[in-house]
Amino acid sequence: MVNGKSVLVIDDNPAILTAAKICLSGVFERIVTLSSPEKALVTIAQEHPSVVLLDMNFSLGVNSGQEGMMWLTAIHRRFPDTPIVLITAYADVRLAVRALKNGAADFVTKPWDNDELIRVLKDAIDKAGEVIPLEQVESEHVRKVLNKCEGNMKRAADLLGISRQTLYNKIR
Amino acid sequence: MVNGKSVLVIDDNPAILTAAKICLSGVFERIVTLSSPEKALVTIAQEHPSVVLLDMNFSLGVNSGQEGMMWLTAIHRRFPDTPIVLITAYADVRLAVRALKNGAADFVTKPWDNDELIRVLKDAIDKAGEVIPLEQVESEHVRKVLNKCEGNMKRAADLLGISRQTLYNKIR
DNA sequence: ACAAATGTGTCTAAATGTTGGACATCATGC
DNA sequence: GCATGATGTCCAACATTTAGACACATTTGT
Repeated sequence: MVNGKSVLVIDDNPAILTAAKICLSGVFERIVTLSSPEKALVTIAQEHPSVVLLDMNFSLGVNSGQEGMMWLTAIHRRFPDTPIVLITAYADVRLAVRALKNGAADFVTKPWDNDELIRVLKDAIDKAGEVIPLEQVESEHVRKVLNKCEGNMKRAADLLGISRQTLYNKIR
Repeated sequence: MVNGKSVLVIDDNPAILTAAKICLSGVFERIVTLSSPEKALVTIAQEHPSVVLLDMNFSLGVNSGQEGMMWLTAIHRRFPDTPIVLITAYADVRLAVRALKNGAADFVTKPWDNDELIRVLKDAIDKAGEVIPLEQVESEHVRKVLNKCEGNMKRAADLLGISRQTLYNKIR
């Protein structure tokens, strides 16, 4: 319990689900498991897990991670605010990079270290829970674009879609 | 030439630098190389490369990638708008994930595929060059926070730091 | 080196957006 | 069913944003 957070674990290996349950019980208030990602979308809609732990390989013998990547994309498209941590037995840098670029919150390899897994899941939840004031998002973006324009305010204002004077005011 | 873009390659292995030069000539207008990252910051300040290709392992015998990670952080902190692509001989998922979280644009492993490396560098440049209008950044963030509040406009407005009515207007 | 083009800082006045406050109306839970 | 909190709507004060104008740098092309 401890924190009122829940986790959805999706893996086709029952032993992994059991191990995950043991590892994560006491840390999360609710642990939901699925042995196949088919019902992932409906389950997430029902359970609203704080984080999803998704295995990448389901079809036995297929270890390209294609299927996990597809599910990652599908879930992330439907629930962009739910962090998804991927897990795979086949450590593949290419795959990990692609996963992160496709919206995965993190990527861990089997066999996992329990403490690390817990830390990663907690981090993912924390990061997803952060809320940034609108003004901060605005000024950060303004500064970024201004940088890219090497200080040229006219061009920066143009790219930002605001008037030159407004940009001038925003940076006081 | 072709595109007016430049690349800075940092690797302590001269053979790699030569190979990179050959691979990338004809694609980039200027290819600058460094055999050690010590001068990376000054070189970037002078040359303003479109992208940096940074090796992760410099101290011979040390292959943890710690040094590359430190340089990644240092460069990214000083030039947050310059995309940095990491390259390493020791495929390590953990390291790749950490690198991406520390601001790396991409992560490739040696030996590289020339076409893939070119594609990755181009992608990194393209992505870094994108400029998003301020209004779009604003509305995307508003929708995200609104989602997290499950549609509760009062709380969302509060978290965003704007008045309820303003939020109401923004989503018309 | 000059002229042309472009960017800067500053100012207006009008249009538009933001604010807290107020109010009746719905949901919700207890 | 009553209390709490959210919604949709209005208002009038206040603030921001805007296009336009202008003198003055700074950059660019030749």
